Amino acid sequence: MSDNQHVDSTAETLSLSDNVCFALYTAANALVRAYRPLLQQCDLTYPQYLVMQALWLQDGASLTDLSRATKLDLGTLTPIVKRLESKQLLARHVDEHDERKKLIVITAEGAELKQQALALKQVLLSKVSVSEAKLDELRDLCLVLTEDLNR
Amino acid sequence: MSDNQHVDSTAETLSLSDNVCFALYTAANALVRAYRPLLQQCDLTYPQYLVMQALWLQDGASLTDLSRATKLDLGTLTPIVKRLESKQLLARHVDEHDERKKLIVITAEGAELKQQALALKQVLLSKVSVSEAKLDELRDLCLVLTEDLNR
DNA sequence: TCTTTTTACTTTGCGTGCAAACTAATTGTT
DNA sequence: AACAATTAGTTTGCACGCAAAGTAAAAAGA
Repeated sequence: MSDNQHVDSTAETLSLSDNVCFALYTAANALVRAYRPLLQQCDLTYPQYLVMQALWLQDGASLTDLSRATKLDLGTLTPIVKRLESKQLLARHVDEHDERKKLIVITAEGAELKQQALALKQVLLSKVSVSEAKLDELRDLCLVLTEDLNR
Repeated sequence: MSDNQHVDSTAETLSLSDNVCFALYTAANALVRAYRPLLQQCDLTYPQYLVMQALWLQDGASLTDLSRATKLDLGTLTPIVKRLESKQLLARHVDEHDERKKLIVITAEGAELKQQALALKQVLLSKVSVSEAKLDELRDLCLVLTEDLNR
């Protein structure tokens, strides 16, 4: 046998890339990094872009609605939405029927951004050598995994 | 035609989950979140765990080596390594032959953590319903994607 | 009705992740 | 040798991501 200090029963990995977890983590970081220069044209970060996308799909959603749609924590969402508000891309109104709720509404400026921002998706995908079918597969695997990991 | 304000040429998505990007981003967040309570037993965060894994594979690596292995920025790595140093899990030595380099060495305490920490991987995977083969596929897709996105 | 519980959101604290600017040591050039 | 360019690492600033604690309004129960 070799003089390794410990020969794991749990198979020893040769490099971090052997791990799904690492690969996933790294890909997500690479995604945000690659999106950054593109989204800069819209003065958006990736999470801000996510929130805008959710709003373009459901204008007037409450913060909790947005939390469900983006799968982001309320504590994460509050400052993001405030930043988008300060950029005049959305407005926050207290719900008349339930004063705990904040309804988030897109402004004209926020609506104008839609076409330009969504077009960036194609720019990003043009850098990707993975086929459309494989990307669908990747997406579905990620969705299942997320479901599993959230219990 | 419908009375939609704009009918995109770029297909309109029905929900964020239609996007690979969103699915990937969300899965990575879910991963870190799911790992947190497990890693807490080792007093590690996920990125700290990544660095320790890299070190268990290559003790005495320089910071730049670690940056390559973990695909994390040097500016991200410096504080992480310092935190691990303050937990006595590793030590930092200036390279005798090149005084710009910091060689990172595992301490006895850091080495002891290895078995316990790597075992957590199995605990996490036990929550996952995706088959081993599909996970390998997921990993490979993520690696290709990362490669593509980093130009 | 009064109280308890739940729900919606905000705030705080901590640890990233990274661009940008900076310091210092080494290498390359003339 | 002197100077420019490169490399290794640190620091700063900003924006997350989320657990935990806090506030306030609504719903549920006694």
